[in-house]
Amino acid sequence: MLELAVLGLLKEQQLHGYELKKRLTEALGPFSSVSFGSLYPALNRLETAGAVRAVDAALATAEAEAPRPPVPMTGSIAGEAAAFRARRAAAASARRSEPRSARTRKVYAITDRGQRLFEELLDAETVGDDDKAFNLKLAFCRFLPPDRRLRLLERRRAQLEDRLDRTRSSLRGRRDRMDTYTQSLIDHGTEAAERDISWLDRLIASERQTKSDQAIPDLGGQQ
Amino acid sequence: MLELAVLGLLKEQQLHGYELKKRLTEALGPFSSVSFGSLYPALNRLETAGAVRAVDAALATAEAEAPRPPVPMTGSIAGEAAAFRARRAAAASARRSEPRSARTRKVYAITDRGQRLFEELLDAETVGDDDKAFNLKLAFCRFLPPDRRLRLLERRRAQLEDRLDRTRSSLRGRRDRMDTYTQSLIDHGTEAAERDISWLDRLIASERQTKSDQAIPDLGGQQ
DNA sequence: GTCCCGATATATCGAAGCGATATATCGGAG
DNA sequence: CTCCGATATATCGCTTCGATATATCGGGAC
Repeated sequence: MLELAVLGLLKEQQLHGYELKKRLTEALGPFSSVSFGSLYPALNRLETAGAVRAVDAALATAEAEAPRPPVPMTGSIAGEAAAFRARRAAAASARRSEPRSARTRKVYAITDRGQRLFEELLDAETVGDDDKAFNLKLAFCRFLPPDRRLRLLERRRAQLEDRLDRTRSSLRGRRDRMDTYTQSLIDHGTEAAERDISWLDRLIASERQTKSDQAIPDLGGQQ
Repeated sequence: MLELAVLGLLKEQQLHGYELKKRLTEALGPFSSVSFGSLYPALNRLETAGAVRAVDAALATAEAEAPRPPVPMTGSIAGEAAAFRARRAAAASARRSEPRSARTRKVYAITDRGQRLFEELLDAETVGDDDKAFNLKLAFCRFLPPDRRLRLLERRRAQLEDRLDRTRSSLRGRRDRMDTYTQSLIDHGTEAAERDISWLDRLIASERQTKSDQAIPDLGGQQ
């Protein structure tokens, strides 16, 4: 699921890991944080899968081809390190006016294969049923065609409704056996779910409106 | 964190894994579900740590109080199994009206060490800062002394307030660069957080009220 | 009766995420 | 000049999840 987020952000701009994390925290709110312990492995997975590629931080467009093999942990470290330092120094002199220096950044760009993977993940029904996954998908759903977007919203709505029903039915008669804290917790959760549903209803209505507006653009004119 | 939930439920009643899962889902709502893939390993961890012990399934329901020594897991297996089956058959006939049979259940009971671990986990500040952990702690906070309970609520409130502030500050000027879906997502999230906070405020107020109610009889009476 | 199905029940596997930690560099305060 | 905090990448151990395997029991179909 993290892959979806990374690919979505890289669709718009080449980014390195640290910045990627900041954007993720900002875009999805400080709730549902992402740790480096998941981000960097995810980036490696994506790179291995050929969905993203590392480009030179400074000369991004120029020499993106350099087929550096995965950094060897053994062998001639000195040579690799020297070459790396030389490249970094050259890059630094070419980029003096920029607000922040590159340090030892690894800047990633999305590939064609990554574009395809992104759309696949975004439209997949089977994967990611939890709250976090939905928020993520919603944040990128502008890349979905309208009907798929609507389907995403309605699927989510059905899911919440289902949860609500099961909560209510499992509550039959058991309520008095719960302490006040648990009661309050469940009531608050139920309320939140109901608000979520009506929020989704607004989104769905607005979505249908937009769709019908685009279906008959010539008839009534638009504001 | 799952350990806390298991211990909390076992404090009130001996239970087996499957039932434990049902109770968890019911108590915390269908949100924040618990899978068997985490539950059974957690039970094994707790058993290894000596926080819970497996008791005889048939005797557990039939004669819950029987201070029989912990069920020996070693020794003459065949004899044990035969004895088990005999006891289970006897228990079944004694319990015919009950909805479900014992099958091959492993019923767990909390130990003294488990009681201590429970209180430790429940009162720990360092562990479990996420939403799920708070819900869990709240569901069992009746086992906390009033001041600790208040501390839990206020810590949570501060945490939410902090998240809200960071969201707002990171939103300065960036709002127009977000698409409508992300905007709606963030607005909805912010609203939900605000409702959470006022819910907590109500809980905190009620908590203080209860505390001062109990403080008055203390003054004139026992100490 | 028996045969099969669905609910009950325990268990394990691989993948993925998190929090902590290690390491290193850069910019700026003192 | 030196130390500190922000930037930046990476890995480790642990927990959790979802999927899957396996088996038993109760009950309905036939």
